This record gives sequence, C-alpha cells and structure tokens, in this order.
Amino acid sequence: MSENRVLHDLLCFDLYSLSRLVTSLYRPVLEPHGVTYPQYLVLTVLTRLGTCSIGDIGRATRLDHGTLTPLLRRMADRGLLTLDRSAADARSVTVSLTSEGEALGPVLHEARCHLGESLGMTEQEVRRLQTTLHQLTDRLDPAK
Amino acid sequence: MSENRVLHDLLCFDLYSLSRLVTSLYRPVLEPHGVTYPQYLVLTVLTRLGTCSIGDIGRATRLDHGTLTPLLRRMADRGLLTLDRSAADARSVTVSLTSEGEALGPVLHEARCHLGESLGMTEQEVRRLQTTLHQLTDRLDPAK
DNA sequence: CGAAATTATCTTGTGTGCAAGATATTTGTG
DNA sequence: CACAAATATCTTGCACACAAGATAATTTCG
Repeated sequence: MSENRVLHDLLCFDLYSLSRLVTSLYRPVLEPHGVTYPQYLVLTVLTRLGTCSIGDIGRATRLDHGTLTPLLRRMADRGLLTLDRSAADARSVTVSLTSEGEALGPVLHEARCHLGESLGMTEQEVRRLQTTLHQLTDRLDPAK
Repeated sequence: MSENRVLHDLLCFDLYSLSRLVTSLYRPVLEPHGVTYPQYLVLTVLTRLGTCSIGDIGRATRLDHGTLTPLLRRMADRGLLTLDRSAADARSVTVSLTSEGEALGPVLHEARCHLGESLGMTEQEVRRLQTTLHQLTDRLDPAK
C-alpha cells in the first residue's frame, strides 16, 4: 500500500517532511556529542559570528527568544558556552563559546559533510535548489 | 546588520527555516478554527483516505505514534474525529471524521489557496521544486 | 495447538517552537 | 532631567517531535 504518497502534492508537506527527514540524518552524528540539531545551528552561528548576543542568534536562526532561552541554558549547563550580562548594556546577554564548545568544530564539519554526501546532487543542483528556497523565503517572510 | 544571512549557505537550514515560515503562514487561517498545522495534515489525510487507522495516518504524515496519540486525542476531544478500537483487529484504532470535522473541508481548501497565492510562482515552477524535493526525500529516506 | 515473533498502539521523558504577557534597561523627547 | 517609547530578555502555557520501553493482540511456525 502506498498511503505514504497521500500528501505529496502539497508543497508545504514536502518541505515539512523533508526538513524533518534531514534533521533526523544529523541526529546520529550529533547525538553522541550531546548536541541537537537546533543546538548545532547555534554552534555554527557562534563559530561564524564569534561572541554575540541572544538577539543576534535569534536573527541568524530565526528562532524565538522563548525557544532560545532554555536551549542556551541547556548548552551552558553542558559547558558548551557561557551566558553573561553585557557590561555595556545590562539588557543584553553575551553568548560565548567555551573551549569545549570550540572543540566541536570538527563535529560540525563532519555533520555537514555527512549530509552532503547523502544528497546525491551536484554542487550546481544544490545551489539551484538553494536559490529557489531563498527566493521563497524572502517573498514569504513578513519581517523582511 | 544582516546576521540573518549567517546560515543561508546550509541547505539544511534553508529547508528548516522555510518549513517553519510556511507553517507560520497557515496559522492565521487555521487558528480561528482551533486547528494546528499538523492537525491540518491529519484532516487532509482523513478527507482523502476516509476512515483509516492511526498507522495509516502515521505513514501518510510520516509522524510518530508518540506524536499522533496525543494529537489525535486533542482532535477527538474537540469533536473533529472519533477514535474506536477496530472490531476486526483489536490492536488497531479506527479514526473517522465527524460531521464537524468534515465541515472544515472549505477551511482546508482556503488554507491551501492562501499559501498558493503568496508563493508568487507559476504552476510549473512549483512542480519543478516539488520534483526536486521528492527526489531528495526518496534518496534520503532510510525507510524506503 | 502453543510459544515466539510481529504488529499496533500507548507511555514517559527530553527538547524544541511559538504566542502572549512580564520585567528590566536604555533611548529619545521636550 | 523626567518620562514615555523602544529594546532585550524571561516566563508561562500549549502543542508538537521523537527515542525508548511497555502493553496487548495477532500471526507464524514447529
């Protein structure tokens, strides 16, 4: 029986379904290090931006404060990063990678390669898909 | 500052981000009727398949039993569907739309059109994107 | 037929996501 | 300089997602 095709004419479901599938492919690489997929995104942001605020991470990941607050606290408890009130602006919280967090760099790279190999697409095909997704994101995002 | 582009070279993030964005566009249409996006998918499956089992809905939506059990219970409490042990196989639970659930048909249609109009893509462009997403889904899905 | 394997669902526990309201700090204005 | 508006984060509440283990019914096979 192929009731697993019932919804595949809905673009929204294709995105929703593939996104969850891709997340699940990251899990076996990240879980041994006690890191989840959204936490992987946060680590990547911190690696690229360096020390920054919670707000910066929210803009980069498009995640809500209500999502990030407990997520960052768990990562801090695990020793991957530190959370400190900014001296310059006491409203803002400064997020910094610890050496333990920085040590995960190779894991981030491995996770990314692991997926890249599974895709079975050429660089060019990937880029074309990304262009399409970016166009849609820009067009649909009300906050832009 | 455009730290909102920090992660946009990651295909996984493009999918993750756009999927959440699309879900958020369904919300204003569905919420007035007390329905969430995953519940919208379940209603669509039931409309198309008719009465079926929880397992059938899981295969169609690719959602886990641990997700579906409480989700379906909430929908049953709300009067949108009924859950009954199958007479033929007492392990199986039969899910059926109530008349109240069926009455949401136009809402499902409206939600879908609402997104379609926002896309700003031709039918052909949408179909090409879906073809790409289906290929990726089939290639990456270990359970296929 | 009866025990083992399979199937379908349920339960528990952890971690997101997001809306809405609360708190604290800083900035802009007169 | 007081004070309203804006900014940054926190808290609460609800609804997913999924892994892992438990339960119950059905099939399969010797």
